[in-house]
Amino acid sequence: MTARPDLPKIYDPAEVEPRLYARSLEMGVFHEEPDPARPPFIISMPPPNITGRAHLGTGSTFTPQDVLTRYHRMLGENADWLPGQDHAAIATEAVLVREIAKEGLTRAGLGREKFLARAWEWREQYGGAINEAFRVLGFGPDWARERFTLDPGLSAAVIKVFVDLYDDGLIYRGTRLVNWDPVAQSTLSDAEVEDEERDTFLWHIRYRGEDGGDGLVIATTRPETYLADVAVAVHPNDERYAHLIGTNVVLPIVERAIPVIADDAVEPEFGTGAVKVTPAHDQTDYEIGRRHDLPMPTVIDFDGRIAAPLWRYDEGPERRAPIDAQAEKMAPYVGLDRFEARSLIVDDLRVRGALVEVKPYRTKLPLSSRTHAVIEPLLSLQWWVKTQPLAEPALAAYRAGRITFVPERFGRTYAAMLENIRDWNISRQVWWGHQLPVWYTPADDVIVAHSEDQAKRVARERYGTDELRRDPDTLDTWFSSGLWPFSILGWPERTPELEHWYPNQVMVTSRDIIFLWVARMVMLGLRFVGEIPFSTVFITPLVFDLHGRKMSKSLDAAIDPMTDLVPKYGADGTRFGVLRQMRLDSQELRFDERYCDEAKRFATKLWNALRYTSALPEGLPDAAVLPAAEKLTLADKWILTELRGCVEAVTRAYDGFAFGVAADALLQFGWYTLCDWYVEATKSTGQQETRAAVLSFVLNAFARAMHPIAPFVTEEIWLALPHDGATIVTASWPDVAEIPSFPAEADLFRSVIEKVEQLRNARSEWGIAPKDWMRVEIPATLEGERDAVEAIATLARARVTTYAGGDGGARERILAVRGVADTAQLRERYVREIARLESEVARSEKKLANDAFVAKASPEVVDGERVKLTEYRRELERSRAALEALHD
RNA sequence: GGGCGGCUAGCUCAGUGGGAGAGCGCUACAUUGACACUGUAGAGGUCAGAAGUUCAAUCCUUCUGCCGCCCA
Repeated sequence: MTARPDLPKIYDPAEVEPRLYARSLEMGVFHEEPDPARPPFIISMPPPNITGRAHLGTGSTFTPQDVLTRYHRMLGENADWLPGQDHAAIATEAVLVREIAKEGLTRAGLGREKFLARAWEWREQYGGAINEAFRVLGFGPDWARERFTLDPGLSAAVIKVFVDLYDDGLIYRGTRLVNWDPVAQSTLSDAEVEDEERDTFLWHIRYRGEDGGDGLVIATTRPETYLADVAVAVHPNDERYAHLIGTNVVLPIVERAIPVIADDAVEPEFGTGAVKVTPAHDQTDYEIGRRHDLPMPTVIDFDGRIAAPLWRYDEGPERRAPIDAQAEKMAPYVGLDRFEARSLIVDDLRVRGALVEVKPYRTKLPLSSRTHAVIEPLLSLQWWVKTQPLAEPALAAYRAGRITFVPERFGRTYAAMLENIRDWNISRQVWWGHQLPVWYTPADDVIVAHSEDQAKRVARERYGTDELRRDPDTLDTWFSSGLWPFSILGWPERTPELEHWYPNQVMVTSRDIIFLWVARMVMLGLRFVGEIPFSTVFITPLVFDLHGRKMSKSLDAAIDPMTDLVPKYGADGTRFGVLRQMRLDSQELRFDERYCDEAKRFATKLWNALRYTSALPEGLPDAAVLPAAEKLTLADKWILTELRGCVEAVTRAYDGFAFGVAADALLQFGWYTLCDWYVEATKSTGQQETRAAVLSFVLNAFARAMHPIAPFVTEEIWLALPHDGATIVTASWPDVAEIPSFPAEADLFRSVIEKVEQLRNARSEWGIAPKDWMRVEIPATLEGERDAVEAIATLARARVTTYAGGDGGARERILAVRGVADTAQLRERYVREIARLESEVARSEKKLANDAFVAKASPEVVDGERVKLTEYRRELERSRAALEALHD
C-alpha cells in the first residue's frame, strides 16, 4: 500500500456514494439466505405506500433499520432487511381518480376492470419513486426479496386469513357507524381521519314541550341533523332538567315529538347541558342510541346530501312510522348538500322563532386525510372483525414480556389501546385492493370462499344456484399489512424463511400506528403463525421542522431529502445528521439541518485524517496490525484506550437503540480525540516509528464502528487502508478484545492534555502569537518522561527548559510544568489562579467539615472529595510558590 | 375529561443526587508537517416557578405555569 498524495482535499459524496452503492449491489452484500447456523436478525421494512415520496419522516424511520441491519451483519448474524411496498388503496385510488379526471374520465365511467388496469400501469410507472430515494440514501435492504401487498402470494395469504376468520366466526357483516368520506365514496379508518380546528357556531335551538310548556334549549354544532333527532339527552344529575326527564319535546318545523332521556355521556357544562341525539350521524349519539334502544333514522346519504328518512338499521315498522310521516315536511331540504341544508334550516328555525342564540365556537372537525372532505359519520352495512378474541392473546404476550417496546412507555400505549379495542371495519368501497372473497346468491345468501369456483360449488350444494355476484368492496389496507411479517416470508407455506426468520427480531415504526399496524400484526401473527411477529418494537420520534410543523403529514412542510439534503450533505451527512438528533426519551425530533452540515464536515475531517495517514513518509503498513506494546508511545496507548471506550460506547448505544448517543460518541472520538489530539501528537519526534501502524489500525476500527451510520465515507476510508476482505459491509464489528487498553498511560496522557490546555490559555492571555514558540519550564524530575514532555512541547508549541524540583507521581510532575512569560503578566495570572483555587479549597473544606456529609454520604464520594481537596491544596501551593518566585 | 412528553447558553439539544455541557451562532487571533468544509482561545446559563425529601437537588416527589402529542 503506498501513500496517495492524489487524494482530493475535500471529500466528495456525490462522486463516492453512487459508485460504492452500485458496487455493493454488484457484490450482492445485501442478500441473505436463511442460515440456521447463525442467529437471525430480521427486520421487515414497514412497506411504504406506492404513492409515497421521501420526506424526513421516512428518513427517521428507515435509517435506523438500515443501521441495525448493517450492525448485526457485522456481528456475524444472519441479518436481513426485507423490503416491500403497500398498495395504499385509498391514497392510490384518490391519485388515480385525479389522473383520469384530467382526461375527462370517471371511475364509474371507466368500469372496474379498466380502472384497475390503469392502476397497475400507474404503479409500474411511478410506484418505484421511494425505492430510488432509498438507494440514494444508501439503504441496503435485500432487494431481491422485495414484496408488494398485491403480489399473488400475499393476496393468497389475505384470502386465507379472511376465510379462516369468517369460518371461526370472527368476521361478520353488520350495520355500524363508520367514517364516511363523501368525496372518496368510501369508509376510512380512524387513522385516515384528522381532526382540524375550525371556527364555527354553536346554535341554540328551542324544542318546546309536547304539553305546550317551554321545553328546553339544546346546543348543537350540526343543526342540519336535527331532522334525524330521536331524543334529547341530559345528565342524570342535572337539576335544571330533572323535571323534564321522561316527558316529550317537539322538534320545530317537522313537529315530531321525541323523549327527554338521562345519560351519563352528557356534559352538563357543554352548551345548555341538553344535547340532541342523532344516533345515525354521531358517534356519541350512536352509543346513547344503543344504550336507550332508540330508532336510528338516516337523513344524510352517501353523497353528503339530505335524504328522506332512510332505514339502515334493523328497526320495526312501528318505530319507523312516526318518522316516515315527516317526509313531506322534510321535502324542502331533501337533495341539498349538507352545508347548504344547514344554512337553510338555520334560517327557517330563525323564522319560526326556534333559534334562540348563535355563539361563535371553535371545534374540531374530522377531515379525510386523503380528500380533505369533512367526514360524515354514517350508518352503513360493512364487514367487521370481532377483535376482542384476537386482542386478548396480543395483550397477554405483551404482559408476559414477549414483546418489548423501546422506549418502554409505548408498551403502555399499546396495552391501553388493546384494552379498549372496538370491532374493526375492514371493508372499503374502493377498487384498488384485495376484493372481498364474498359472494351473494340472488336471495342474498352469503358465501365466503377461497375462489369463485369454490363459491359456486358451495352455492350449488347449499342453495341450488350458481348465479352469484361478488361483493364489490375491497379490504382495508391494514388487513394485508397486518400479515406483513409472515406473508412476505411465504406463509402459509412453511418456507425455510418462515422457519428461521419468524419471529423477526425488531420492528421499527412510528407511534401513530402502534394500534393500527403493530397491534394488528401481533394479533394476526399470534392467531395464524402461533407466535409473536417480532420481539422488540422500536418507536422512532415523529419529525417536525424548526417551526414545529409535522413533516410527514402535509407536503408543504416537508423537507425532501432527495432535493434538500443529499445534494448538500451526501447520504452519509443526511443519515448522520438525522440520527444525531434521535433521542430515546424524546417523542419529537425538531429537525435542524445544521447537524447534517456538521456531519458533512466531519466526513471531510476524517477524510483528511486518512490523507495525513497515507502521506506519512514511513508509508502505510501491509496489514492492520499493531506494533508490540513495548514499542507504543504514551499517545499511542492513550488513543487505543480511547478507541476501545468509543467502540464500547457505540456498541452499547446500538444495542439500546440510542442512535443519537452512538453518533455523539463517534463524533467526539473521530473529530476531537483522534484528529485534534492524536494526529497532532503524532507530529512530535518519537512518534514516527509507530504512528502509521497505529493510525491505520485506529482508522480501520473506527471506520467499521461508524459504518452502519455512514456507509460510504467509512467504506472509502477503509478501502484506502490496510484491511481484510473486499468490502466493509461484510467486515466484522470491531472486537474490543483486540483493542488493547492502557488505563494508567491513558490517564497520564489526559494530564498532558490538561496541561496543554492551560498553556494554550496562557499563551492566548499573554498575547503570544500562534506561530511563535512559547517557553515552558518542566521540573527536572520529569525529564525521564520523554513521551509526555515531547507531546507537551509539540501540542503547546513550546520550547522546554528545566527547573529544579518536582516530586510526586508522573501526573503531579506534568501538572507542575509551567509557562514562562513577562513577570507582570505572569503575576496577574497567578493571582487569579490562586483566588480560584482558594474558593475551590474553601468549598471542599466546608463540605468535609460538615459531619452529616462525612457520616451519610457514600464513602467513595467522601474519599473523592478528600482527593479533590488534596489536589486543590497542592495546586494552590504550587501557584503560591510560583508567585513567590516571581518576586525574586 | 383521561394519558403522555417537553421546558438547561441567542438557536437546536445532550447530561448527571456530589465541581453546569456540545454543536451552530457570536468575539479575537491564526495559513503551525491532513483539513479554512480548519485550528486555538474567549464571552454567554437563578438548569420554567414554588414547596418538599436529602448531609447535598438542575436531577427524586408534589403543585403551578407554558408548549406539544395521543385517546375520548
